[in-house]
Formats: sequence, structure tokens, C-alpha cells
Amino acid sequence: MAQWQRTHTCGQLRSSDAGKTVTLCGWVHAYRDHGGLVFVDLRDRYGLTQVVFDPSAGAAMHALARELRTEWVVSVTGTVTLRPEGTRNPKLATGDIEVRAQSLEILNRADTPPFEISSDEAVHEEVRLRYRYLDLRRPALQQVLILRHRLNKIVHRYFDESGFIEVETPMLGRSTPEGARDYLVPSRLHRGCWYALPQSPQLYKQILMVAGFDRYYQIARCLRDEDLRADRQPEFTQLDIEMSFVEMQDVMQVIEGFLVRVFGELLGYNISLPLPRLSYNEVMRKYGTDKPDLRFGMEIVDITDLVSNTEFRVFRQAVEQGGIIRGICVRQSADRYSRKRLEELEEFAKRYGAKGLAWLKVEVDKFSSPIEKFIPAGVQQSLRERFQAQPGDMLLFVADSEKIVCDSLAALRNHLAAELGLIRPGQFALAWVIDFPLLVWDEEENRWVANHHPFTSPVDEDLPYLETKPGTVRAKAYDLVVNGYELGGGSIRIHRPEVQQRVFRMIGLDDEQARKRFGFLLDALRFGAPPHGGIALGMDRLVMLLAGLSSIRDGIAFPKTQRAQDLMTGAPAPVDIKQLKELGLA
RNA sequence: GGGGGCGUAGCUCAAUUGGUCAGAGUGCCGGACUGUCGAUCCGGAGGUUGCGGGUUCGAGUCCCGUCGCCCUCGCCA
Repeated sequence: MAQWQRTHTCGQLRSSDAGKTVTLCGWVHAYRDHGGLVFVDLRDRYGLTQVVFDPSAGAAMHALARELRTEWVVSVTGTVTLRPEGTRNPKLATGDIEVRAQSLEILNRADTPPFEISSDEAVHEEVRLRYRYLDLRRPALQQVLILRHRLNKIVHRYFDESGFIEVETPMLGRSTPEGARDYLVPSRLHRGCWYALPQSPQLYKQILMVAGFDRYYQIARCLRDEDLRADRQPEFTQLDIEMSFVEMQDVMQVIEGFLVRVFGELLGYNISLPLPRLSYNEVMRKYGTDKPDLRFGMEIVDITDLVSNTEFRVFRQAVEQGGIIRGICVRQSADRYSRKRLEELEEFAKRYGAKGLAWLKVEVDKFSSPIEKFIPAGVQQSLRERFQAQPGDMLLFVADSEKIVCDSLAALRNHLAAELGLIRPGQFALAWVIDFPLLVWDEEENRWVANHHPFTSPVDEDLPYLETKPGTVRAKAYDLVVNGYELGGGSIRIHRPEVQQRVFRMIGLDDEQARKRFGFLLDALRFGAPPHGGIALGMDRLVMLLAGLSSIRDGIAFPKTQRAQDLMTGAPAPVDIKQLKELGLA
């Protein structure tokens, strides 16, 4: 072992180690030069240890120590010593001891970093991404990646114990219609042909079920060339699951067991099972979205029947045009919303298509509102009862098409909860959403499209109506919703070729097209496909939720910007003309 | 493609209606200091106010264009 190599890490030493001679390696986190004594906080991913350089331990070493700067990489050999009484640091795990240096080796000097590693101060993300290696050196981000590692370990342990087999699936596949935009890779050996990077291993895992693997899992990288969001990256990681001879409950139970382990082991957070199962229609009605944040109430209430005949023209017209009127009750907040702030809320609602936002402030014996005079006393009383409104509450209404009412009230609900602090930090609300429609009508393409994906099985009793009442057919699909995020989704798949053919036809894929794109799947279904189903969870989102992050990027070592660039490496970048010629692209 | 926010010293931010507004904290450099741990004290350097153009006697501030980052709608089976 070279003399500079470490015997311990910077988070390891305790008072019981006093007297030992040790060597520590790490980065200079902070230095405090008293002219005589020099204190250095040495950092590695395990923690911080204070090193003391005393002139009496060697003048040359002490002089060298005075040259140290933050982020230099050093090796220090010295004696573990109990700190003098009154100088112990309870904020550090190693705060009872210090290492009195006997020798110091500078392993590498460092330029002054563009931002302080030792500070938690928020730095513009652009700078952090350009110098990602420095950002990743910050303890906060290291803790997130360590948490992610522990999560991955739980995945492997849990699914192995539950009889699942990990199988890797190709990155280079074929492009399939529907779904997200593909990332394409040119084929050198087949001019004019392209591979597609996987949007998910969906078809492969179904094929694995046909192959008899029965229980499959994979931590799979997925790529989609779509626009980014705070919770969406172009490449992301899914926990991908597929099981044979199962129905919905079986898949859901496996995932519930997994979630109990994850939240319990990583956060000490107790999840009670079974998770609530809410129907799609119910959540759309109560929350206006299929991924409701259930950490607070403020449920949406329909009042179309109560107010459609009032004098208020906005309400009347909405109903005459086939629209609806729904609202939410914001408890004990009337005095917090001035006219100006209510206008801001209206502007917020307008971003989601609402033409306006009507409001009523509830007082003891009346409503305070510009529209109060249009609402008869009887209706006012009914509104009170329907919202269970108390004095001090505020009612907000949107009158429009069902889609706009749902979109705007759902967004408003989340916005208000954040603004009013209705969400307790560290709180989690998990639920399943089930009974999704199998097909939804696409106005732009003027055809039915698969709500989840075209391999999702219809509910058995709805199957006869697939062609006659397509909009009412339910899917054997389930989404896992956590704190307003879609953490995962899955379904029981179609395992009979004739049903698959009917669904393909309904979404406008004729037999020839279907054969061309998915012939291998249709073939496979003919060779003894077991009933099967599965699910995929977004690992990046799960990390984000577990770590309490507001962006998925902070749980990813090397994330991309909203324009899908890597600011550190500069990807994407032009390539050499020679590479293009080899591919027949130039 | 649309809407919104941000861009001033390495970093985080400030600068009334266009008029000593080129500033603070921190970091950095130098000096002092033997028990600090957000060390302290003294001194110093550091700016094309993202970039380009325009209006004006005068622009960090107003206008137009453009670039970058973030949030969002569309998009994401």
C-alpha cells in the first residue's frame, strides 16, 4: 500500500479510535488558519473529519498546510485524538475527535470552484449542470444518489425473493407506431433502415411471458423524444414488471408489497395496505385529473343543476352550450384573497382554457361576491349545503366544457394547496386509479386511440361492446398515483390474437398494417401465450418523491436540460462527416 | 409551436419614476492571529449589467431582435 493510501474514511472515526495512527484521504472542505494552528475539515462521501496541523508537529508540514485551499485533494496521516473539552462539535458524527496531523501529502491542487461545494446556497442550475462533477460533490446530491442506490438494491432483493427473473432487453429495436416520438439510430449495414431506442420494453416483456418466464423484472432505461418537464427527461429509468397467469389484483399486490418495503426501509414511513382503489370516473369528477394529489381535500363539486337557471349569464350560456359548472371550496381563506389576488387566480385558470373564474366569499348570512345578486336565496342555501360551506370559506367556480372545467379546477386545486400550505412535508398519499376507458376519441386524428397502449385488455364483461360502444369499454389497467404524480401504470394484456386484432382494427390499424408492425407479437400470441400483465414504475419520479425533490433532475446523476442538452459534455453535437458517410447519411 | 419567469462581480442578490447605481454578502488574493468549526480582524483585486440594435442629453432600467436556463400548454400509447 502506498504511503498516502487511506486507512479510514472521513466519516468513520469515533472517540473509541482515540490513539490510533490513521491516514485519511479527501477534499479540503474548509480550512481555518489561525497562524499557529490550522484546522482543515477533510471531506469524502462518508463525512467530514477535522484535521489539526500544529507547528510543533513539524514546521515544513505546517507551512504546507497553510497553502491548502478548498477542494484540494490531500492525504493526511496523524493520530486520532479526543478533542479538548468544550471544543467538540455535536453537528459532526466525527465531532468528538480530530486527527492531529503528522504528515501531509497534496495529491492534487484544484482551481477555485465556480460555486461553493461546502455551502447549501442555491446556485443557478445552468452552472450546476455545466460543472456537474462539482455539484455531485455536494453532500446533498450525494445523499440522493446513495438513496437511489439503496432503492435499486431493494428492487433486486424484493423481486428476487418474490420469484422474479431479471432479463435484459435490447436497446436497438424497431420503431412502432403510436406512442411517443422515437429516438432513431441509423443502421450502417442496412442503408435507409433505422433502429429505434426503446420507449419501454413493453413488447419484449410480453414475449418473455410467451416464452414462459412467468415473472420478469428489469430496471430498464427508456427513451422518448418528447418535450421535457420538471418530472420528465428524454431518457429515464423504469422498474419494469411482467407476470403470467395473473389478474389485476395480483400485479397490484406485488407492487404494494414493494412500496411498503421501499417507504419503510428508506424513510421509515408506514404505508397501510391495501392502497385505495379509485375509479377513473370518480377521480375525474372529484379532482379533475387522473393523477390527483390526495394529500388534501378541496374536492370538486358539480353545481350545474343548481345554477343553470339563475340570472348569471355566464352560467346560463355555459349550460346552453352543453357545458357544466363546477367549483371548489377553499376553507377559511376568504380573507386571504383580495380582489387583486382573485384576479391572479382567474389569470391562472385562464391558462387552462377557462374564460373566467367566479367567486363567492361565504359570510354568516350572505355571500360576498360580484355575482351574489344573480343567485336567489334558495340557491345560495343549496350551495352552502352542497359545499358544506362555513363563514370564511371561499367558493371558486368555472363554467365551461367538461374538459376545461376539469383542467382548470384541477390545476387551481394544486396551486391553492401549495399557496395555502395545505400539504405537510413528508406526507405521502398513494392510490390506485382503475377502470380507465380502453379507448379515447382523438379529435385531431378523427379516430379512436388506445388510452394506455394497444395491448391493454378490455374488461371481460365490456368486450362485447368493443365495436358498438367503444367509449364505454373499460380497460384492465391501473395507474399508481402518489402525491399528484403518475408514479406508474400497467395493465393486464391481451393474450388472445383475435381480441388483439379487434383492438387494432378499432384504432385504425388494418390487418396488414398490424401484421407489418407487430407481426412478431401476433405470431407469439398464437403459440400459446399465457394470460399476463404487468406494470412499470418511474424510478426517477420515485427517487424524487422519496428524496423530497421538486425536480426529477436532482435524482439523476447527469440530467439533460429542457432542450435535451447535456451542458457538461455538450451533447448533442455535430459529428464528423466521415461518420455520416459510413452511415450513408452524407 | 404558444404563454410565463429569470439573466448585473466566480456565486447569491440589490440598485425609486430613465439621472454619482456599478453596490452588498460570500468566495478569491495578501497580511495578522495557537482551539476554530458560518473562525475573527486589517487590506486588496474583481463588472462588455447575456448578446445585438434602437429611442434619449443620458439606458442595468424603455422599445425591437436574439441567445441561454427554468415553469407550463400542446406533446408524452
